[in-house]
Amino acid sequence: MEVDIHGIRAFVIAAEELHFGRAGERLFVSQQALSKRIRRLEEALGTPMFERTTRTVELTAAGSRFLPLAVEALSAFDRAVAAIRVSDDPLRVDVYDERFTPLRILRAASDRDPRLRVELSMRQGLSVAIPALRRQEIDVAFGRVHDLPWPWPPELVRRLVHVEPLHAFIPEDHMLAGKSELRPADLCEWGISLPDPAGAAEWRGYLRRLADRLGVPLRFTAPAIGQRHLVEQFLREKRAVGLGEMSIDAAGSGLRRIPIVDPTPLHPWSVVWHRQNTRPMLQTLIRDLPAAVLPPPSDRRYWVPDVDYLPALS
Amino acid sequence: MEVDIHGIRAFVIAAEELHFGRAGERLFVSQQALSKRIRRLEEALGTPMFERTTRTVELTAAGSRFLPLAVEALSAFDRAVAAIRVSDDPLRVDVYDERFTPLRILRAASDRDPRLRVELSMRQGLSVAIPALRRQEIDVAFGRVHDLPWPWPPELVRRLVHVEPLHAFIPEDHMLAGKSELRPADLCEWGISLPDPAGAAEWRGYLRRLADRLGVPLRFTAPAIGQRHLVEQFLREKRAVGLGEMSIDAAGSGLRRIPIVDPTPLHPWSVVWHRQNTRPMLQTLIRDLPAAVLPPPSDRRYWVPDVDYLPALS
DNA sequence: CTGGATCCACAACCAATGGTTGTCAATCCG
DNA sequence: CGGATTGACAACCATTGGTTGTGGATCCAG
Repeated sequence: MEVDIHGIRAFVIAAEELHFGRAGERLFVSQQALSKRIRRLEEALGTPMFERTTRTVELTAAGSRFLPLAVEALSAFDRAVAAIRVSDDPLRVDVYDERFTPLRILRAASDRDPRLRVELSMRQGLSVAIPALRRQEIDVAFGRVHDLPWPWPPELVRRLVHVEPLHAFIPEDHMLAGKSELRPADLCEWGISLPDPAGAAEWRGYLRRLADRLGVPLRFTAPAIGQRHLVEQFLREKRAVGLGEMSIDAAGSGLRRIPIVDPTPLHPWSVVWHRQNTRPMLQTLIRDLPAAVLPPPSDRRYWVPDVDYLPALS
Repeated sequence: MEVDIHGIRAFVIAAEELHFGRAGERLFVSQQALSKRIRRLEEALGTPMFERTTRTVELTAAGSRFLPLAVEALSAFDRAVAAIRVSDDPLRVDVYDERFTPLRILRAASDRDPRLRVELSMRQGLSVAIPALRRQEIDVAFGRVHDLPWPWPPELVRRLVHVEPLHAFIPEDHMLAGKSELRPADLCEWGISLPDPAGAAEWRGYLRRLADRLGVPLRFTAPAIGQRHLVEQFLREKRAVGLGEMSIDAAGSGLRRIPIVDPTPLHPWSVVWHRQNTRPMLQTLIRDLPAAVLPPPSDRRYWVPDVDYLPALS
């Protein structure tokens, strides 16, 4: 019964999250495994670190005393390891496209850990990136993990890391441009127009389900490459509304970005990697990425495709 | 395949010893287990830490770079753990008697680790201390592990930590006092006189074997309590020579301390503890104690009882 | 009040881990 | 040359640390 660094890492993450399930997700183990780890640490140290109820987790006084020391020990440990592993090749990361969340996620991770070195690709679709992942030609990809053209490959692992609301993008001279928010009823007459997802079956599937849910006609235009191209296509629209993430830079372009509400469509972003890829830098990255949760299906303010609530298999 | 603190500790100790067998002893595992641990660490880090031949172990360049970082990580880890474990009760240590090595060993350990807190007892014999060890009334004892009144108890663990030469102690007006060293032939006419070992069967056994080896008569006087008492008894001797460790303070007492050579008698000191005693402070102490080795039996300069070369069982 | 959702922990299970013993190959030295 | 030394391979197996299934306590909306 000895204290080990895994126990300390589990403690630090659980202390951040104050929720064993989410801490377990961040470490890619079940809540029960996380609970056992913390229990083992507590027994090795001889004193409880957390007080738990069935619903809440709080640090004990000893836990609060231990936390800064534990963080320092973890930091020294990771520093020592990283100093030797520093010669790792860059992580090969597919970030989908610059219009979407993955690039922001990666930038945030890089800000948090300057040792992270990456080599980017933008395949514009998880369905397109997965064959490369399976062949271990890339280390990481991001995307929506349902509505793929095939069953989920068993050698791949994924974790939900972000849930992103979609906004409407409308030319300033459009009839809807004066609204501060849009509802499905506002969109019925005008429809939705987007660049064709090409090989990104999961994005096409998402949009189809969204159009069904909103009862709005959906039309695909020519595929767009990059943000500027997308903005140009949205500006060319006379009727249909464009959709995209908040991070699309519309300022000064003649486009208005308007939130969609009741429901706000949410796009789930998961990180995906190969089960056998044991590169330390990869492990560090995925451990660092935050856990995300989908809103309860009962929450009418948001919409997520039903299929996205299904667990492992699709 | 992940780096862990056990691997780092193994690395640091192996880097100190540059000998896998001795490093393994310090960690209470076999040489093979130590070798595996280092190998696992090297695989996790992706580069060798040591270059080995069948006879030598040397740090690689990466190993040398890693060592200070590893020491720092270990130190931060141990600090974090010790800060929480600081409320441990003192270790209950039997140090035999103040005339002998164990007290010095313990003082050195305490100098190296100021967090070590101990409660001393002096039972003047391992044979006397072992029942208390078996009942876990004390945490640690020191002594010679052979010639006990019973077979070695399987619930106890021991490790050789020191090999101490014995010296002759002679009144300044004794015929032998002018000699700079003594040989067995010098002692035959005078004999050896010591306080009766009372319950310390292992010390009695050692002395009997020594007297046989040297061909010298052995006589026991009344038991002595402490150093001053022992010095007084040695001074009262008209003929026989006293024996003891170098640390016996004879300065200004009228006693001369003279080395015995060809052979120098060596007394082996082992640390002994209970297998089921998992107190972290105990683990820290025994991990900190140095490994010792007996000289090869072929080395005629020294004498150790033959039985002391036997492994686990006696 | 009831039923469903949430969240930590217990229990059973089992693959993986990390140790042991036995043995071997390379090397050194008397 | 033979014996001693020392790290590593191989076989074995007890222990470890994860998983899944389940349960109890609690919360909250209907």
